[in-house]
Amino acid sequence: MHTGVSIIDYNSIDRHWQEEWDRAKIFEANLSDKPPFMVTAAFPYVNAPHHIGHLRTYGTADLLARYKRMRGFNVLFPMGFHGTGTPILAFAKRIRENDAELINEFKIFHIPEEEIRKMTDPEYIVEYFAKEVENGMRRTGLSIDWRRKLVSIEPIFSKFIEWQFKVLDENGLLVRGDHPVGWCTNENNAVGSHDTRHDMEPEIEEQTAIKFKVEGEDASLACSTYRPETLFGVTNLFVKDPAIYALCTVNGEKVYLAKEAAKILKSQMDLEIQSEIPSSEILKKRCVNPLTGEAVPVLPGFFVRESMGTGIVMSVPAHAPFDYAAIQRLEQSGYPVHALPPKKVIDVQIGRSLSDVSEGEAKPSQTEVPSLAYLEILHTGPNAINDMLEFATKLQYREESHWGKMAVKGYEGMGEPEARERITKLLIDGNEAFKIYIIGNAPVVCRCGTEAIVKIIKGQWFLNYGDEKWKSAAREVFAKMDVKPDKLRKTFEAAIGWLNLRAVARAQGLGTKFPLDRNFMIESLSDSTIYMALYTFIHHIRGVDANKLIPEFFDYVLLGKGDAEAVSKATGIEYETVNRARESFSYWYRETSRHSGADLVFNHLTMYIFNHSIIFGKEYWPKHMVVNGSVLSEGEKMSKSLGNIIPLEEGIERYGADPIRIAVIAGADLYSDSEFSAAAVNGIKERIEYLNGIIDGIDNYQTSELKKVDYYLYSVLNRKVDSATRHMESLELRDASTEILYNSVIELKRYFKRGGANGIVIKDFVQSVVLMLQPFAPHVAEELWHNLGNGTLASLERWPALNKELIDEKAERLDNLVDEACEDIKRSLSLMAKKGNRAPKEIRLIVASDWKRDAANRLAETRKASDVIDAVSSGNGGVGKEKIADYVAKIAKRLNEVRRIDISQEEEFSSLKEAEDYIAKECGAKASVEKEGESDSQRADRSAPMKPSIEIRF
RNA sequence: GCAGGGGUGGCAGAGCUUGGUCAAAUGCGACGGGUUCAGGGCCCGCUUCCUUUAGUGGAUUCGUGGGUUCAAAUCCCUCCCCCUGCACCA
Repeated sequence: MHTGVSIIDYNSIDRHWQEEWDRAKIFEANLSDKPPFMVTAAFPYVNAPHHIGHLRTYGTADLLARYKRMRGFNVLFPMGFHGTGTPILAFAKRIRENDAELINEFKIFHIPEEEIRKMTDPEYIVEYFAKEVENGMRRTGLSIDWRRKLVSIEPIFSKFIEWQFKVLDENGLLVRGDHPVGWCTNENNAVGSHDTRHDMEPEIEEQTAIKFKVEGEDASLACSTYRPETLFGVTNLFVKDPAIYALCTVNGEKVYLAKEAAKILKSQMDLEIQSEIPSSEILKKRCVNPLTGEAVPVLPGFFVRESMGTGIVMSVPAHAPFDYAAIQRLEQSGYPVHALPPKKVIDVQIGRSLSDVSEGEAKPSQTEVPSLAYLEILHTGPNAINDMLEFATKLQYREESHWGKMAVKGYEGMGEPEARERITKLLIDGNEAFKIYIIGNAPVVCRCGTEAIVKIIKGQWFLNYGDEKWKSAAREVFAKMDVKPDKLRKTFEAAIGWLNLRAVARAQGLGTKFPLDRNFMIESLSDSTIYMALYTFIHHIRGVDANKLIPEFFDYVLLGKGDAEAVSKATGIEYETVNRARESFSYWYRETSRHSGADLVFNHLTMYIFNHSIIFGKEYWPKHMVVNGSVLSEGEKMSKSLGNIIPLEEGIERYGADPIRIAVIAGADLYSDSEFSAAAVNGIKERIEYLNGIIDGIDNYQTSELKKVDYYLYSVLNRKVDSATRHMESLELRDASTEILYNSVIELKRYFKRGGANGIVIKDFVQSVVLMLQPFAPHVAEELWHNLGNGTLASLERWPALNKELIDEKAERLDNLVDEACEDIKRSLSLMAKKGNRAPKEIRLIVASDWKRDAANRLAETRKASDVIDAVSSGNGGVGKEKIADYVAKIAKRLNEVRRIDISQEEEFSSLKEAEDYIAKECGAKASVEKEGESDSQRADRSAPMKPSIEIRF
């Protein structure tokens, strides 16, 4: 008998089969007559070894590669490493500075100290981690053709990227312009999130600075605001007091700003500080609203910040709780305010998004001063704490911009966003205002300790993804692409529409020099949009001097321009090599599938589509794209700082490569995050080991004539093949693995419980399961395949074919009948037990007569009870008409539930009869089956087709 | 704010494209029982409420509030809430 479970030494079978694969070179893909299928995954950035989360993308890609191989494709799965950009440089610098935090992080991965010491050299970092990552991938059993390995900082790669940028430039897609960036004035460098403390991304927001002419002076106060449309409601201006302000020249005009603000804005515009002036002087001025012509006073505002915007704000008490509160507080303190009265400029139903307001429980007592009304419905007032005012501000802002209508002449009824746009344009065109940028999530602090500001970079190089021709080409590529999951289509369409200018040149970083200005480097996402094409032939040009890789070479290989002989002459590269490169590219690039994690949708993947659309011919456009979710550990994303990382190699050693593969790749739907847990891995191992146990003991089963259970198992097997294949085709990997691993084990157990024991049937079943398991668990599959007596490699076998003939719906229904009968018996028993009945002595099942089936079938067709009664009684001499009428009347009550039944009494009977022992065991009493018409049971009449009557004796 | 995704039973998570067979798959957890020492494992049952002296019948459920329909978790509209991205960062 089978043992059910046996222990597998995963690490040793992993090693063994990896060696076998290497020896047989089965993943080295060469041109052939078979249809090509090329799978690429976003190459990893090599600044650390991988953890099990990285396996999600690479494992999913590998799974597809392995599956497609089994489906008869010639599959190429290459891999490379990304080292471009600044992080690795920054890394080397931190190592040089002996950064304790960083060195601590490395301890998670057990990196030897002497290696860390060598990492002051950025190129060594790339070399070291590329090796580490490759090693991890090999140990995971990824079916990669390692001959094609490349690194993004090697000369061949750079030559290729230079060619790419030449093509982009020829298409007019490289443009220059000004661009705001987060900036550190101390290091004189742009700051991204990895340059800041707590990895904060500087969020750059646009504000409008509106000029209020000072009465009696040739100068203005510049107020910064997000809401120029509220200009109609300005009652005064606010400045910080005490504070230092400054008279500046901005583009030749005199403008007052807070001194701190002026220092920051210097990096955005032509601005000079002329003289300093205390806030007390500013407070004496009166200024003119450029839109209404009204003169308003300047007041001290408790909430004004000198470094935010211009350090001066306009006061709109009707629409800004802070402004209203500030004025109230000034009045309370006896300050001579003299501001204009609050003026409502936007109408909205106050508090409509709050439930207690919309239900009428809290209504403001007035609506003429909306900001006060907002404070009121929040049960507070002008003296509220700042957090409360902040909350009221957000609520009011949201409701007004969402539903508000302008209540000002010329703009009546207009929505706020539209009014804002128009008024802003009006002001800027009339030189009454100018744009400024601020850090929205300030303070963002650079690692050096300086607070970041916004700087406008002049003459920056951009890749113009906003170009309409380019966009429509990208849309065309995308329209023809197959995307998984399909629900991402809209997201991609949005991303294609949204992508605009992208700065491509950087002052520093590893990688390729920017061809149009060699003082700059190509930015690191822009150099990895079409590199997959390089995999198709890079192993053919490995020995070639990179300097020979002039544009003519790539023009020919990738675009088919010119001919091999001429190119060979022009480049000095051997004719054979040129030729082979072109052949390889044009073979492999016909059918490609691109894989990455969900985080790359809005940048890499979309740029990938764009770049392919403009550079390659239609036949080489990408065909498939697959986006996967990530892996969570204890509900959290894995991160070094959280310390919840499981390094890949450590995980493999602990759990074995295959259980981890299944847990990570098939633990959730393709696009959902999967939760990694030891419990899940154990569940997987249990099933694997159950299958292993069956195979170990398979010789104990004799081969004999097929019984009902056997037909049933064949039927179920083919159903599994069918649905597993469907799931694999649409990469519903969780469903596929459930079907293959979990459900097959359930079916096997059920088979044995029913008394199934036919050796050949079991073997057929298990063989198919093992093959379908191969893409998920290749090492285990090889081992089990081998243990089943096969001399071939499972990795090279064909995916099990569906044999539709063996799907026997009737067999399955008859089998289910047994389970349903048991369920009914048990339900009755438990109900009886509640009433105090003892254990049952005997269970009798009575199978309904054929005339009942006849009646049901007729009723299903004609739907007329009286006709059915006549027809059935005339054809069934032995049964009384009254009995028939009773039965028909009963089922006719639920006419629309009546279905055709094509299973006879005899079939139903023999199926149950064969399962008598099983039923007895399940229900805990002797069980017998008899036929209605031959039974003397009182309850025989109650039997219905597929629902035998049950009589229980106690 | 803009864009995309999402809100389902104790939790996780299907189903919603093609309305009914959905009180809602599956897994986990909890509870009860068995497996005749405990624990684990395994097996069985149960896990909205009521009802049923035998396998039953009914009510109320799928973020909120409306609507369409003989019929809605599933279609339409509204609002609320959550997640992700928003660019020079790989």
